[in-house]
Amino acid sequence: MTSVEEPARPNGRIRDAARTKAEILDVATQEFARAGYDGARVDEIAALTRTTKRMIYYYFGGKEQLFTTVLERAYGVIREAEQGLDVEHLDPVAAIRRLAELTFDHHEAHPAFIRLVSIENIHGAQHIAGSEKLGKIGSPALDVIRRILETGRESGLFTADVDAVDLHAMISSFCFFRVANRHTFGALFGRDLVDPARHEHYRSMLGDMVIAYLTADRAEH
Amino acid sequence: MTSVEEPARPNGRIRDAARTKAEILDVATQEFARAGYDGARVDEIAALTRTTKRMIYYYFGGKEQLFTTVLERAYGVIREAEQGLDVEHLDPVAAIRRLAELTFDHHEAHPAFIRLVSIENIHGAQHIAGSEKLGKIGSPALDVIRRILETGRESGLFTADVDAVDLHAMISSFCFFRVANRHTFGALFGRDLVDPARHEHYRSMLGDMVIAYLTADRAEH
DNA sequence: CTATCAATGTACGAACTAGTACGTTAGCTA
DNA sequence: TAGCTAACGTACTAGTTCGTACATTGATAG
Repeated sequence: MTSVEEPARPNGRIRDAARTKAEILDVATQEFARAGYDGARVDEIAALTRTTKRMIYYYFGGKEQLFTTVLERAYGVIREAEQGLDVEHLDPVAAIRRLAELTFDHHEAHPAFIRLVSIENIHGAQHIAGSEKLGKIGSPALDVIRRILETGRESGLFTADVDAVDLHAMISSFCFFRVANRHTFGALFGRDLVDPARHEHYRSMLGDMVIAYLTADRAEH
Repeated sequence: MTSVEEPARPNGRIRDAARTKAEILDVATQEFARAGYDGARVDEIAALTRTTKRMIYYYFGGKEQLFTTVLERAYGVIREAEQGLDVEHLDPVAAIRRLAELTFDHHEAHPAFIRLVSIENIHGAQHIAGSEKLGKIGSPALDVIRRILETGRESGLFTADVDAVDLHAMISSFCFFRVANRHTFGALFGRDLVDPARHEHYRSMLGDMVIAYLTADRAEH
């Protein structure tokens, strides 16, 4: 997410639209994730930037459009990560477990993104709805899941009657909750869901859960 | 959550501290859930009340304390519901499924509560941390889960090595995500997770998932 | 070398928003 | 029925916050 690094241009170039825009987006991402849409302050974003508030309005139009752009970029990052998904060479069980683990890792690695999604839901996904880039784009992961499910069912390994979207929801649920609700959960139950010591525990718990669900003996219960 | 109903007092009594406080809390709950902590407006809460802003400060001290009180009351509602949990007469498998279903139903029935929890997490659970009533109160459901898990393991039905807190997290994840993220999920994947037509589907999906996880044949994979 | 425009900075304003000072009254009690 | 106090209302303020009018400058084309 930190797309702005120092100069890279030894000559003291001062005007650089791309860098200014990227820096605003980086700072805005952190500020919106930190405080929510209404809690975020345009002046604060500007202050944490090497440019001024004027530039935010010059490039993005306003607070609302800035937030939308922040969201678009954040979703772009997962899409990219999902593009690089390479699990279909594995057998269906291993492939699903690997996919779940990658989803797990990605959620843990991008808490700011998780917060942005929470915030966007508080506002009824109105920014996604108003964005051309984000309307019903689906997700590359869905296609991967679809194909694995098909293979798994053909081979008789998978007995569950789910489609890719619902399985994606199931996997995301666990990953999302753990990161998004860690504060209230920790405060109420005294357990830190993102404690590094429990990292592997939860990672395999997710895989076990999904595999158990997909391969369960349906006749039994 | 609507604890304020009309008069109930035929004599035109105007001053009623309890009713005024309850009405403020009802309205505040909706307003905070609607717009988030910073998005909520004290003036708006007052306007939707039969009293004035002065009373909010008179009874609650300020916006922050009002939000804390709203949270305390909201958590009180689930605790009460969980007190009434009566599933231990069932066999372990049926008991866990029933518990999952009740959790599922409760989440669906209280979307405002879910939103408040999301909002509180955005703010690092600072209000829960600062509340005497909410610090590490745990949950009645946890004790129930603990006992069912024990019975299930003794009988050999449950093979999974989980404790009650983690199982509670697993169940809550699914229920919470479905309600909290329905807007972004719907906008991105075109599927409404709270569509009444899919209600039963997701309800049994949750039960299947939890039972499959708990009873999976651990030797196999 | 200079004209031009994208890029940038400064300073300000209008509207909003949490919170409060001060005054009033209902209803209970002695 | 007089008096007291919890309960309530009005009007205001100090500070904040998004947004903009206006001025300026760096870099590039010709």
